[in-house]
Amino acid sequence: MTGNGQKRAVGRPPRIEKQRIVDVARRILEEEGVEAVSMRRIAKEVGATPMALYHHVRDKDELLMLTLAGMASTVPRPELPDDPRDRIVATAVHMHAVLSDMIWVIDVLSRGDLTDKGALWMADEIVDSAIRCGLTPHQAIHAYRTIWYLVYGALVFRRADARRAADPGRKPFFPSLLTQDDAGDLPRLAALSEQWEEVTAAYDVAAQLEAVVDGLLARAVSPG
Amino acid sequence: MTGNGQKRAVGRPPRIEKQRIVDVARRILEEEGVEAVSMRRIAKEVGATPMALYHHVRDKDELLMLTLAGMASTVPRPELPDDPRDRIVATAVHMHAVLSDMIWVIDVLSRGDLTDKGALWMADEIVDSAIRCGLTPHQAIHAYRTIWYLVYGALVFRRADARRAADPGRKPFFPSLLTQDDAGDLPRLAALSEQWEEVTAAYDVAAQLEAVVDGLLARAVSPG
DNA sequence: ACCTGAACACCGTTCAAGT
DNA sequence: ACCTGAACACCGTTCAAGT
Repeated sequence: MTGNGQKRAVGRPPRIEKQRIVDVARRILEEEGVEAVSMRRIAKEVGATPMALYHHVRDKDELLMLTLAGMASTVPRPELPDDPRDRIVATAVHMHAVLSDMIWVIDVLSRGDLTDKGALWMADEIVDSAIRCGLTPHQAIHAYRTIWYLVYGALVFRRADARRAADPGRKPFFPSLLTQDDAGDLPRLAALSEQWEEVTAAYDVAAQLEAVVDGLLARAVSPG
Repeated sequence: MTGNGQKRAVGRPPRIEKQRIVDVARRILEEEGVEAVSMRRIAKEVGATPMALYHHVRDKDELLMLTLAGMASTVPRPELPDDPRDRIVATAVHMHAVLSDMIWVIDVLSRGDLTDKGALWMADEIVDSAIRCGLTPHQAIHAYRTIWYLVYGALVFRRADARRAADPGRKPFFPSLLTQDDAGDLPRLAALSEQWEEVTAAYDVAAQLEAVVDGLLARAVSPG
């Protein structure tokens, strides 16, 4: 009819919009997490039967992937330092900070692929800056992945720690269950068990990224 | 009756053993992954009703945690180099290699806490060696976490890549969907898009860990 | 083309009852 | 103490039919 310039308007006009389905899925992800998302729940909230969704998406996995699209553009792109080493660190810290505020994204990412073009500038910045620091393109790509793994792991376990802290029913296995018998096998952990929780709570991603990036850049043929 | 020295044998004797429940759960995890594990499936395989399991474990989450117990002892503890820096790297590489062969463990770990005392020697070795390299205990614990995050992230995304490669139906978003239009915004990624998959497939965790560990140890007050 | 309705083959967990 | 049976409130997805 009106025509959106992409599709011919033949047959029955859609009663539910694909974008509306994705928006509802994302809202549930944001508010209640990935475990609360179901095809039936989404269908109910958009006012359709569960099977109506399958006309717009292949399956639940594809729908989850679609929720990532456009998320990067909801956050302003930060000013970055000119120095390439600092630029890598700042970009990685930004990645961590942004995902920290939309933690459901990591659950969707772990199920599949990145589907938001708007997030790729961060990979581009890190790879580009690493090459300008003297890494080969090969090394730069590997460095980018290492940085991403660290950011991702830090987010996963920060949330795991937070969940444990929120649920007093389940005490942490370590260091709680460390007995005197273990002091012989695990001398350092036994000695540090008192401080363990306090120290891990003080984990500083930015400081760690600085150290890691310096280590990765030290592999450059012509450093600095 | 015979008495195991831990519990008084009062009331009805158990018909299903807790250890048998955990063993069946672990077998399903190993063979079919965490998504295939259900209370009903386990109950069927041990020859009981679903609700019988709840007499031995609090819920599904606790049962999953129990599957981790004893896993570390199935792998021989490796000989480690004496040099503390090399010792950290070797321990981390060992962690990655071991978990690579029991990849279901990372799915269980991400849901909760470590519950296998036999795995703690690796944390002890890394923290101890880091302190012997001149880090403060505080820094050493942070370094351990950074190393663990890297190992974990590498495992998560190596499997994600493998799954994508196994499923030709879903093409990877990047670099496939990178068009000529993106070359302006993402110059490095556009230039490297041809090599991207080949290079990421060649990701070498050991080499990355060496660089990362060197970066972390460079924070020591009295290096080396 | 788009959507419904019924059905299939599942879930985790509570509750009351049996031995 | 240990286990069963029935029930509650859910899942993702296929298939045939309606408009």
